[in-house]
Amino acid sequence: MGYREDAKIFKALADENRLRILSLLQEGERCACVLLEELNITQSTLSHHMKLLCDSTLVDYRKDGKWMHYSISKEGSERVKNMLNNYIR
Amino acid sequence: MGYREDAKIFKALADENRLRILSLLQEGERCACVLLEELNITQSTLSHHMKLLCDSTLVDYRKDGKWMHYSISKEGSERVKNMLNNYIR
DNA sequence: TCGATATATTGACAATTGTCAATATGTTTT
DNA sequence: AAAACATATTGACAATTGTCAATATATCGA
Repeated sequence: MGYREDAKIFKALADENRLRILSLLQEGERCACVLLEELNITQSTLSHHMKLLCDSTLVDYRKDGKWMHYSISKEGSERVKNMLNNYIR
Repeated sequence: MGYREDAKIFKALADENRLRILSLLQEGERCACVLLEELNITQSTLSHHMKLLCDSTLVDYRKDGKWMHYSISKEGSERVKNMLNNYIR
């Protein structure tokens, strides 16, 4: 766990639309198409954001046929909280 | 508290050197000149990072003659932790 | 008051990032 | 097999960001 890796994870949180996405996922698992309806962005932009969120381990995905279902990762979010606690005790 | 404002605060955490700075401040208040010795950046770059950290309310400052002393803000860091908990419960 | 020191500001530039349109891939339905 | 649908990828572009050199501001010591 280096500074660069930690910064990468915080970067995932450092965007307005990704915070909106996380808020929507608060209520539970959501399909990409549902997220797309709620946000004022194109499909390719959403896909890009979801990739960043998944790469950061904050979000889990589940493929179901042609649908992608996203949810907040319990494990990943615990990890981020611990990370934050290390920097601002 | 909107998404844009929250993202701005997470942005403050989304940089390798600023995480290094927060780590150094973990041990307690530090003068800018001491931080400068520890980091491989120029003085103007440090000043820029400190401005971002202070603007985000994560870091407090205290001016003492020609020295600036920085420390982690108890109040600000509590606020960020609560923010994070709102997004990844 | 003058020179030295600590920090802030400005301007420039390269790197990164967010966005979209277009296209590709994969899945379901007919 | 073909059409329709959901998502991913690519390429381009504008906006933002991190960095430095140069300069400005403020404070201290002689």
